[in-house]
Amino acid sequence: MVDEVSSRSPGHRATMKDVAALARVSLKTVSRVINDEPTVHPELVLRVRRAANQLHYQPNFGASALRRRDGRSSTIGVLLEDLSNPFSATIYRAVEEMAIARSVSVLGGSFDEDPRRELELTASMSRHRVDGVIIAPASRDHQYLRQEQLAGVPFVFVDRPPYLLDADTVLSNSREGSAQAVEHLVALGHRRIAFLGDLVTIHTAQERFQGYCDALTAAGLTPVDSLISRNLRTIDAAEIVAGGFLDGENPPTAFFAGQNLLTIGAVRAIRDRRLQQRVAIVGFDDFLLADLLEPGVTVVAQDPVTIGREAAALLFARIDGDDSPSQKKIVETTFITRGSGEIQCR
Amino acid sequence: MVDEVSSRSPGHRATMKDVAALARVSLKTVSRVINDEPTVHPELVLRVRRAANQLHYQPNFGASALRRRDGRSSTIGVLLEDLSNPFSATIYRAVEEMAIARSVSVLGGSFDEDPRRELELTASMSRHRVDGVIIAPASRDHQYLRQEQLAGVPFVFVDRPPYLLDADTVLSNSREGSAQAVEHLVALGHRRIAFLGDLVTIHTAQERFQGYCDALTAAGLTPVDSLISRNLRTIDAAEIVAGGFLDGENPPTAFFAGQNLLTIGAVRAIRDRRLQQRVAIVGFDDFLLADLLEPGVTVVAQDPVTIGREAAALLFARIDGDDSPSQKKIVETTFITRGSGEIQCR
DNA sequence: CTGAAAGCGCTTACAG
DNA sequence: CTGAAAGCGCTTACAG
Repeated sequence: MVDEVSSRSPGHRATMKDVAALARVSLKTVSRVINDEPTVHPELVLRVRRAANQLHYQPNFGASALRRRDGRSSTIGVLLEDLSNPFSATIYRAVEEMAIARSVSVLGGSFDEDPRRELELTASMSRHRVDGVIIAPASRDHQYLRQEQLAGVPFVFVDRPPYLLDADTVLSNSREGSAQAVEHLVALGHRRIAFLGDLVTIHTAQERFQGYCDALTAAGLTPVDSLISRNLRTIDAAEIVAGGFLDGENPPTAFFAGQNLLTIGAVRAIRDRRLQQRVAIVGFDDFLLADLLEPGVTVVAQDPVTIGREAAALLFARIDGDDSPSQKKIVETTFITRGSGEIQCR
Repeated sequence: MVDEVSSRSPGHRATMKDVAALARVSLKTVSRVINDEPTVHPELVLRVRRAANQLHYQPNFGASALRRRDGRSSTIGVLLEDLSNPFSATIYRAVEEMAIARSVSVLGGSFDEDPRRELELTASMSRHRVDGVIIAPASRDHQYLRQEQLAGVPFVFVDRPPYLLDADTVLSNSREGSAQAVEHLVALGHRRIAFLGDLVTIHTAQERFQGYCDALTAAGLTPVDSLISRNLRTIDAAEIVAGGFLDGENPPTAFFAGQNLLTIGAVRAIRDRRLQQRVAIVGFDDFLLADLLEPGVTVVAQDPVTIGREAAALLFARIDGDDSPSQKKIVETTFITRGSGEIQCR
């Protein structure tokens, strides 16, 4: 008889009703046991658990969320620039650790700087009725998320601030970190410091450029267009541009690169020309093996683990009902000297 | 009146019922419009769409999956070793691209080689009623997934095969790739070739060790325990072990490292001793900047993009009803010479 | 082409 | 401590 039940037609999943029938109790009693309500007679608990195991019963999250008062899906969204980029991936993992501790699942997504994809993926999160979203947005207008917020879904912005929307935010200290790096180069006598930056639409790319300008201005220098290249996205693009600068009439004596792929591209260009002991470079964002190159690459390191943890802590506090005013957390950067940034200007 | 509806109490989400009321049609007509059924009068379509927009209506996936015949949740699970590791992250992204093209969301998770976490996360996928799962398992017994398969959930194994379970599998050609690398070292005159490997419980770690042994045996050499270290997981552990080998009585003249963190650790140990032009090394799995080190690091490159794409293609075919016998795909590795593996034995 | 009724798997609200 | 009824938001199955 037992076999008859457990070997039902393939494709069948046991429901609470099936468990109730096998355990000879009511549906509601099964529900109580599955939800660990303490008011069930121990013997019934045992019978229900046995039946549930026998039928390989797994509760249906969707169905329970549907009827539940709080409507919780035990799912959050983590939408970042590109989960295959180590910065995004590290944030994702830090969030995942906190989520798993709460038995919360994570829907992940990558925007690749495409605002349409941001719209698609946030709408998808809405249809999945996630309990909250951590987002590093690609777009520059986030008013469309207001409705979701009103429906009770908290958003925490990481790496980039919300525009035209009030929401919690966790950012690196990009501008000051960049200024510090460029001051360091200035202090070594560099006057012709090139800048390589990511898309100007990206908030952090702007901040890092501003920091670069801040430091030059503070030193009485003027940023010159011929040493500035922005809207770079890839190693190859950075390598070509940096090479162009180095081969030009008045080559830079130092580089500041606003993103790790750009740093790597510039390092390639410098090494191709055997200038690695003559031209200085400091990069924003650390990367694996930066210390094994010769010279080691000096960087402004971000702290994606802390960014992810802070964001998750904010998100779960909101999910738990915290309705205090939105917060803005700044995570400090760390300047790590390894050699490439300590080359003096001849 | 419109405002009265759209400015309902905060926390309220519009339902089909609300849309139907505003558009003055039945619930069923709204359902038809939302699901793009063609048999609705154009004027009603317009009215419904307007009402839906006005109320910021987003369909509830969970509710529709509940009643739907096929029970599709439009969600898949992608459970890998560690999403912050570039190999896993690249597979994840490749799957994500194929998923987004089908408007399917991705629940991501990392096992960190913890079989309990595998159990937790697969159970969680079951409770979310995902349509399918791509998995790089941590455990060595996958019989427990049989019930899910019977319930109609396809599993595709990547990087590691299923044990005691029949399922689609996508693997790198680890054994042959490793053998080729070690043959290459043997051909350069190396006889004392050290092996650094990951946990022996990991299938690929076994395969790579086997490949190492295959090549030695084929050359008439015998693997010697004093040059073999397995169960290594981190850069630091590999560095310490490799350093110990190099400082020992009969140091190796070459290394074969079965994983990229181990390769990096060995490279550190070699460079610390200024032996980078004397001791050869070949690593399994490519890594960013391997070409920028001096010498560049020769590797057996895997192809995680192809692995991810093949796995997703298999999974979606199964979801679409393909019930042919399970498939096993082998993705070829590529031997990339960059210098470190071409150092001859003195 | 449109709609009223039933039901997916579960929790709520209530009665005993 | 236990259970029968109603209902979450949607789709199915059916009637018009």
